[in-house]
Amino acid sequence: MSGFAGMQDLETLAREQVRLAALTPDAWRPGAHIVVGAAFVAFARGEQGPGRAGDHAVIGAAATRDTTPLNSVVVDGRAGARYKPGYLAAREGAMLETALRALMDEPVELDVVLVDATGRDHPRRAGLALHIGAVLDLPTIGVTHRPLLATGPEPPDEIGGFSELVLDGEVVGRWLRVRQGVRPLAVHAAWRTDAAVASETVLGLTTVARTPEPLRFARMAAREARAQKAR
DNA sequence: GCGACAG
DNA sequence: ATCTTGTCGC
Repeated sequence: MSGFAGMQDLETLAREQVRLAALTPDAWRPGAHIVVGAAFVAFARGEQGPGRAGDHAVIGAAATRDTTPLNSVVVDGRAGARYKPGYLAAREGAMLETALRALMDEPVELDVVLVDATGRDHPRRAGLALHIGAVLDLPTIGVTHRPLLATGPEPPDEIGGFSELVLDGEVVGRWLRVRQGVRPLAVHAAWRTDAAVASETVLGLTTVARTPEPLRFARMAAREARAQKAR
């Protein structure tokens, strides 16, 4: 049974988010080398806006040892709901869980998982990145183009330059510059991670692109499979 | 009441 | 999320 069973209902999800936000799991500390998992949901091309429940998607999940690719899987999925800010888990939660569990069936033990979503930067302090970590019982880090509710100043324009993303007085993430002259990433504290650990980990996983390698591989796998499917 | 608002 | 051409740079 899915950890996101029933979460397509917004009221049910909101209650679960409040419950998760109050939990205090042990902090995760990355070792010298880490095995990283990541997943990306690619919806069918052509559709724009919030979409609707049942939308078809291809989900790619990839694992890396530090920055080196280990393996990847692809699964098909259906959106649990239309997109609504604060309720991304209703739309993508179950799909991400399915893909990441498929990845975990492989003989690799994940240390941490990256997802395109916020964590504590959320109306109920439990965005999808935090939620998926609780469900999978794995530390998680969120990576997005912009914050959901948190705000912070422009980070210094140098590799590693960062500023704090603050929500209601709480540091929930960081604006992180992974490449000079390129707009920063919003990195989110999520399940068992704080802003500093999340930020430093993401910086260490970024090499040739703005997007950290595990997420880049997951996205590539998803889009490639989507293209195949369209033939 | 109106707009903002992860993907 | 997805839609989009050319263009600057290595």
